[in-house]
Amino acid sequence: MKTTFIPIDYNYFDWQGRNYAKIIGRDKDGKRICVIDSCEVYFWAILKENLTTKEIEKVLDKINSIQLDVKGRQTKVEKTELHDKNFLGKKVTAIKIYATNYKDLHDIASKLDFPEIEKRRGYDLGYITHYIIEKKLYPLIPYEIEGEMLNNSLEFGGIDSALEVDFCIKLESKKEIEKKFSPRVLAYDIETDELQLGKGEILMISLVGENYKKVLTWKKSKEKPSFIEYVKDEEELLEKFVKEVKEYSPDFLVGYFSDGFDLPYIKARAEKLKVKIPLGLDGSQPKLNRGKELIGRIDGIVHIDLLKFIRTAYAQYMQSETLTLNEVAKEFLGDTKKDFKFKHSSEINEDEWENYFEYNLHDSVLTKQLFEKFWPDLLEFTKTIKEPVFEISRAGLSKYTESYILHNLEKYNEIPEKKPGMNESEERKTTGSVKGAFVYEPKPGLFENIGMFDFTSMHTSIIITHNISKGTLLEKKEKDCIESPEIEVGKKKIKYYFSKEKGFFPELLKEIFEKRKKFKEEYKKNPNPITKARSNAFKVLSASAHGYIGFFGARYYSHEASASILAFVRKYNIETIEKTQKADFPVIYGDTDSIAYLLNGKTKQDAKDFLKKLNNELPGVMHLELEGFFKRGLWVTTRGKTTGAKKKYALIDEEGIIKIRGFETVRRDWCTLSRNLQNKIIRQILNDGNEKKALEMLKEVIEKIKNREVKKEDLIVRTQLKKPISEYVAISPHVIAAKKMKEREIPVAQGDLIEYYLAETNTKSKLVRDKVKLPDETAPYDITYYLEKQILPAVENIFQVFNINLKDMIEGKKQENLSKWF
DNA sequence: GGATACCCTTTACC
DNA sequence: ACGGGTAAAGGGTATCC
Repeated sequence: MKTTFIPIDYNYFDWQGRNYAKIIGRDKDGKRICVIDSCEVYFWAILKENLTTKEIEKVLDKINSIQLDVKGRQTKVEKTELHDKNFLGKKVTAIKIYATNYKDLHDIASKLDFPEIEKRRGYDLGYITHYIIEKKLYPLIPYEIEGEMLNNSLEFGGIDSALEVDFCIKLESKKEIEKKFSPRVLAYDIETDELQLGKGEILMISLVGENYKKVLTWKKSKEKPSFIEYVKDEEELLEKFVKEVKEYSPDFLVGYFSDGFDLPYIKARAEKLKVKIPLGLDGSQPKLNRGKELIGRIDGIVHIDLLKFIRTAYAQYMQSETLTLNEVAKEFLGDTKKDFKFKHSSEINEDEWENYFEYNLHDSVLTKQLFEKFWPDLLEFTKTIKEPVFEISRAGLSKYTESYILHNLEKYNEIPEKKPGMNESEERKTTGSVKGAFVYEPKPGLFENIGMFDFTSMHTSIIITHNISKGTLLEKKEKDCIESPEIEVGKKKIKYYFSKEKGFFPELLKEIFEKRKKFKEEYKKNPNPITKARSNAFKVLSASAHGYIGFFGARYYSHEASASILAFVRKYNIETIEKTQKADFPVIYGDTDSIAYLLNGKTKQDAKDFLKKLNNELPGVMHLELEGFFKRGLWVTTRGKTTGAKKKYALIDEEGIIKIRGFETVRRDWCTLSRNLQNKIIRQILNDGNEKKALEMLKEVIEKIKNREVKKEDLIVRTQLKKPISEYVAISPHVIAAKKMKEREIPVAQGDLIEYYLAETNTKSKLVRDKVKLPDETAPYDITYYLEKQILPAVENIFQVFNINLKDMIEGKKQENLSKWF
């Protein structure tokens, strides 16, 4: 039969010793289809150089006769072939070794300890990745497929009758087509009495789909809202949840932090109550993978934890300071969670339940809307990287880069490099870090008429221009090669050398780089969520390449390549600074790939002409661009010193748009009071060009603090608990706050933002941690602490730029009339 | 017991 | 375990006299 097909969820099963891909998707009418397909499984044995034909034949014979008994299963090498391949850009002769089952590849590979074999590769991709590479049936790409329909067939052990799908098809052929795909999405959220997984009862579960809103609960409210469906008890709640999900039949079941909370909680309660929750299309229970973090999987339905995708693909470009549903919804939807003050269910009055239900429902509404917002991105990342959407939604940046490489190796006839083993990973970590970029020490002051240049995708352009990678690295200098700038290693200065023959990694990156440019243009011409998402996918991939090379877990890791890239980064930045200085544009700051300078009486056109000149002198794809012109800019000293502070500055452009970097106002671990004051002061100074009005603002705030007129909310300090309480060597204020929370049985976990304020104490202790109070405590705030440790440090080096010494003022040394402030 | 250097920790920039 | 190094800064801790 013939039909259309969008592959969504990928899994595999074994039947009669072989692997079969089981791909769940939809046809054009929304019918749920399972496609079954297989591919040949194999790996590579790379031969040593200069073997004779006879020697090679001998090896082939030895390999062909390999038989294994793996955990009671008999298996053997099915066949072998000799191929001319590339490995890390070098021509090699390799044996393609076919096996019956993918799981056997590793065992067969470990039998190949023959002296003629140099390396064994390609047995560690995972069956699904291997299948997608082999058969090119890509996730979320529409196809027209042909195949044999399985109808109560005994083939594959009767899989078609066991699966809850409309058709089961054994794939014979496929062809890409144009077809828009709108997935069926169901968002869910649970409310419980305890936060610890499975400890308390599940009170309600909300479900939100298209024209579908429900809250399932066994708790009765005074009024029954229309979206409520009552069940008898928690057992029935779980059963009803399964029933509702099955009836809605979603492609994506979406939660927010649902890998870490909702799904494992549901599973834990189901186990405790001995209720079956066969959510999987094959009737299986949700599975939890326990790595560093929990991952929840449901057979045939893609379980998405939106938090994870947002964290990888978007967090670095977001304004939100935390990735809570509330804050992320505020940023992307302009909506927030409903107000509801948590209480144990035993303390909730009959008339409060309705609010709780609405709160629960709205969380799913927000989750559903966020999914829709990020769907174009999830779609484009998946189509670009070619891994199943389940993996894409949870992977990190290194996995994105690596998967993109693996799915593109064929063009270069490349055999994949292997993942590092435990020993190799450890070794890479101990090799130590490489020297990073250069930061120019700024001159503190308020400057006028500033220009800024920066390199476009600097690290990426360097890799492409200088052909840097693991594969192109030479053992020693050759007569016509690329030399890195000098790199200091201890007291010695060394250089690394790279081949001029184009490497597949830099070439592949060039392709990403060019597509990034193309899709950025496309987005500018035709701005919509899809063009934006496509542009963003390539932006992220392009920007991650260097980080990938330096990441210890990467297949294509190279310490030397990473060190060389950074040596070039330093060289280009320093050279640009020198040239700019020489052209009489005094440089005031520069960090990694950027440079800020004074126009110094010259025109913007002069600066643009100079930029053109700089670009003409740059090799390859290296390119400097104009970041912008600014009316004024502020740089301050480091605390207590006269040197300019790096990574801290504020700029105002001609339209009055202000850009603030690094100052306390952008740091979430300072209290709102000082953040807001510093923000206002910086804005005032950038607008006015002097400090007069700003000083008045400071004075007002100081008065407010002294008169205890500041709201507690503005005095709260928020610091993240980055590890378990017991692991802290230094017991800082936020650790004390976390301990206090624990004592009072307020839930506190690694990763939480701990909130506290500093209060006056009777003790003589000078330790700040002894002043720590939780937000709901009533002790009056410590005026001196907030003046001297929050307000003063946030503003004093700003006023220092105008030669106003706030400390002198406080102590009444210079201006008697101002000493009364403190 | 107070000053100070250093370490630990968090958060930012690019 | 799942991108990197550079930097500012506060507060605790160790060490000195």
